[in-house]
Amino acid sequence: MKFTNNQELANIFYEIAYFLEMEGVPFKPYAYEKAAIILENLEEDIKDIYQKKGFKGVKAIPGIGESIAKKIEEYLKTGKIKYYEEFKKRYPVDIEELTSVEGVGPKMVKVLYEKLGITNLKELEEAAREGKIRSLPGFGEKTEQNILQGILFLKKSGGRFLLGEVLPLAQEIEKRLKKVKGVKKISLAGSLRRRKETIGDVDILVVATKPEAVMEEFVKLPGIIKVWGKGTTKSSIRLESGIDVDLRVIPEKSFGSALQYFTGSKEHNIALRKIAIDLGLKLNEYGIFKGNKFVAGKTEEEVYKILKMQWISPELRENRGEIEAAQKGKLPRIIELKDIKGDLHCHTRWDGGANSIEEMIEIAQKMGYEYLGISDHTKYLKIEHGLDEKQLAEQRKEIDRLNSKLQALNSNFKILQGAETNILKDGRIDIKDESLRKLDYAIAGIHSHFKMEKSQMTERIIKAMKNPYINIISHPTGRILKRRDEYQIDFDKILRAAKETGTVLEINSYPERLDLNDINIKRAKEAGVKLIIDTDAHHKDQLRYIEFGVSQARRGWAEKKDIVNCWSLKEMLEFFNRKSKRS
DNA sequence: GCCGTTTTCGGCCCGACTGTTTTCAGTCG
Repeated sequence: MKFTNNQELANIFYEIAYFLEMEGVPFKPYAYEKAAIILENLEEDIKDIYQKKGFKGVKAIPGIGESIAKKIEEYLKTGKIKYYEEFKKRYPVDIEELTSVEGVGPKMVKVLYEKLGITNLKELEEAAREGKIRSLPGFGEKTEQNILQGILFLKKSGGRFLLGEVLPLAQEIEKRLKKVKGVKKISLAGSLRRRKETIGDVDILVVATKPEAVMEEFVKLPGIIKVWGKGTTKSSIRLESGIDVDLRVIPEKSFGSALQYFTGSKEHNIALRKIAIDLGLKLNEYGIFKGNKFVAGKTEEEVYKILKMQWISPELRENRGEIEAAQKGKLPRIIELKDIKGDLHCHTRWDGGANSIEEMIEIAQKMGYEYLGISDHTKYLKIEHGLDEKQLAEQRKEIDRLNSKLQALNSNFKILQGAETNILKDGRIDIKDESLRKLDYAIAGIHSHFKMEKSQMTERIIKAMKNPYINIISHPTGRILKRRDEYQIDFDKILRAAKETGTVLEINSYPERLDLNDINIKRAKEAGVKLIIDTDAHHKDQLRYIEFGVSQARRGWAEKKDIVNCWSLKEMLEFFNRKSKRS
């Protein structure tokens, strides 16, 4: 959950940075961009800081100095920043939109506006189609074509793809290339290796004795619609789904530094390079150098070691404090897939899902789980065939029967009965307490009235959390990636209520959801709120989605103690029971 | 515009590629 003031100010400063770049002003853009990033990640509302500690308090934030602090003050007092407004008057362009086109940067935007009056994507496309761009100074026919292609790509994909759709494709490519003779090492890199929720393109690095053979295999992969280029060190293709894949062949002695470099994030790399400089070294994709002398680069581990810090998991590399933690040797022991002992959010044929309970538990057992919780929709969701109190009681009988069967087979596997109930508009639950009480646990989620006003929506969820039988809030912010924003909630209030009531917040692993997201996970952890990683599977194969939730939890610095389904079943159920007993 | 166990002034992350040029600016990751 973001603070509105912080985010709006961040957006303004990002834009100022663009404007300054347009005018070719050196260094200032960097300062504004940095201030924007700091504001975005601030744990406190800038308005509160200003009200409590005044101008000095704002200026005391590292990265914010005299001049930017004044602009923040001006914004908080008047809602505007004159300096920014003047830029906007001079260049009334949608710079964010225009620069999202691959190959278009601030300098081009300036020329396009001044010579052709282009202010947005639509006008850019028209001008390119009419062949007006090729004759501009510094532009040519090729640039015009690239702009058109860039726009096409943007329209089709929004520029980014879901982790859940890209990862399997990339892993398949990795598997195929691994088999090519002479391939000694191979790794995914980029945002995919960091397991970001959305991916721009795929980077793969290899060490190979015969680079030509790998490249040959690469550009002949099934499902390729375009080969952008094929060389001995780099080749680039586009797959049917629209995603681009780059393959780079790296010298063995540079593999570690190349992997580090191409994994990013950019912010993380910038910070590392500064540290290298402070140590009298230089870091780039070929290695660590002292003067011209190669010091190291074969493995990532040695790169981090020479920079005097712990090796950092790719998921943490966002420059959100991981470098400082690694320098102190205090990185968290983030969870791993194998720590997950079971899944409490899945749907079965009872509510119109694809598979029976038996089919679901078969997969769960194969995955090495100790238990599976069945949580079908309840009655308010009629289109989802939600269960009523009577049907829940019937389902209990089937689950009891299946559990006895498992016991007879000497299995330790347990099926739990839950339900994904609905939080009604007024915060009540659509299932009666006496039925909820008979379940092993209960989930509650928002599935209607998404557009309520912020304080009302917050109260609605808090009221649900106060129900003694509701243990988990599913997909707490409601966002659907690339389709729907989160609902308006006061996340801090939600966190406080979750902590007070002993309610667990879900990390929903469904690729379109990943809700809570990485940043909210970190905030929940810091607030001492317990979390659970669930899949929301509507089909047995979707139980495998759990790895995406685990990735986000890792990105949110979550440790075993934070995630209830990393605990023993007994501990988890005791935690749930404490809540109902307390009331 | 920001910052300081070298500094209140003089630095600020780095290299490759592309397309436009005749030596380089702009963009990207």
